[in-house]
Amino acid sequence: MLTEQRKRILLERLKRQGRIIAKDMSAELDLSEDTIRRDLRELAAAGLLLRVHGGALPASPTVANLDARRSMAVAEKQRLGQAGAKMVEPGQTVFIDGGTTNLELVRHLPLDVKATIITHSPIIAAALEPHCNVEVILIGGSLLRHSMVSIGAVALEAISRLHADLCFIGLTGLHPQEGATTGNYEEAAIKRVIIGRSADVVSLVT
Amino acid sequence: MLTEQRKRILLERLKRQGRIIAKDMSAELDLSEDTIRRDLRELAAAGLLLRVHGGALPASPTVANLDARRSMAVAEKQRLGQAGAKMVEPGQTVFIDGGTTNLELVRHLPLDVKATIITHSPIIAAALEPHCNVEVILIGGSLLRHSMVSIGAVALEAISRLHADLCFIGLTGLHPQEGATTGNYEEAAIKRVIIGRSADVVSLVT
DNA sequence: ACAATTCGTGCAAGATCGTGTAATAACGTG
DNA sequence: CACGTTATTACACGATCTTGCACGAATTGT
Repeated sequence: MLTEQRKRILLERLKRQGRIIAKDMSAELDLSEDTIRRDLRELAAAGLLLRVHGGALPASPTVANLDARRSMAVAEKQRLGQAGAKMVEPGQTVFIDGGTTNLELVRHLPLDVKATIITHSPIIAAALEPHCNVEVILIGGSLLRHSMVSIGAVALEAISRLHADLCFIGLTGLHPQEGATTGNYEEAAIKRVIIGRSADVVSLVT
Repeated sequence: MLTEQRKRILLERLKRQGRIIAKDMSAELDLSEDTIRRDLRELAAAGLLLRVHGGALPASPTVANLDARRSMAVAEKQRLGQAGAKMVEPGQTVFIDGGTTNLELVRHLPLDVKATIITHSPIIAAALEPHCNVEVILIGGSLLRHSMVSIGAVALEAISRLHADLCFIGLTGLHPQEGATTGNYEEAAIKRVIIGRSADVVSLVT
């Protein structure tokens, strides 16, 4: 393992996951924590990240504008995202709904994964930029401000013409009697169509 | 073993595997590490790779070039964005093309501006999230990886059904290297349709 | 306040590097 | 063909880099 290569990996990981935990990285890269800490220290000295107790955080202010919702249950969402990313198999066509948990899912997808991803969330689509082997199909329509996804007749029709092996649906709540709930009626309609056009359905819920 | 031939092998290996370890290569090519090191040094001097302790890494990391593009001429783009933002009048319907300069434009729009914004760039759409009085219409389609905008028949048809008071077109053609790529033929077609559906046309160019 | 992590520093072993040197081979020239 | 020049490669050796470990200090959670 080359030192510089490792530093690149660390920075890449930081950009994609928003944080680094020294202990986890040492286990993952099979190196002592000292080495990871040394790297983080040097990268911090170079101004490329912000060193904190236990790991590191991005130094760039671009990530500073996270809203409150996005910082909720970060650790849990990251675990969910990691688990979800493993369910995507090469060559599949996957529908990804909006939401912060699904955004974490995208961030945990391997950069070189080969797949077709359909989404009606511009945020999800933008997050897929570095995945050079992913073909992204963007669903257009009116953007629902609350959750930043395309809704309306145009979106509905576009989705109903496609079909996916797997879909990741974002849910705001899961109720024992009522079942799955979501905030907006239009959005719920879209979700139903997506589910109808997918062979398998997965929902990552905190 | 010819020296030049060996250098080609090294560069090829670097491109395929993303890294070179001097020791491994010396074993594989059955040469002393000194020879490999000398080659790596010379290739590094020629700017064809980045010499690091233990081996070599690509000179232009694939992950870095999108950030590099994004950080080009930042100050100028900000000025352009500011100027462009002033051209948007309340209540207008505005089409915003992709590109980093147009992204700056969005960032300079007043948060409370009241307008309808049409875009085929998920990045532009995502940047409009905080503008609570803006109605966003997202154009779907296949995403062109190079510039992250929707292209194809679906996008074209969706655009041709709309009409805007003003459009901001991004021009990459002025970048001598990037503009030379032929991959954006589809994108050019889309741009033409956008211009055709807009009363006024503006392009912010660095 | 106390225990458990995590951190930073110093240190030593091993790996890697750069330079200098020598041997060999290919090349150009008279 | 003979000769000097240049290129290439391997080896030697001191310098530098990397890494894991030890130990005391700092931070965090209970």
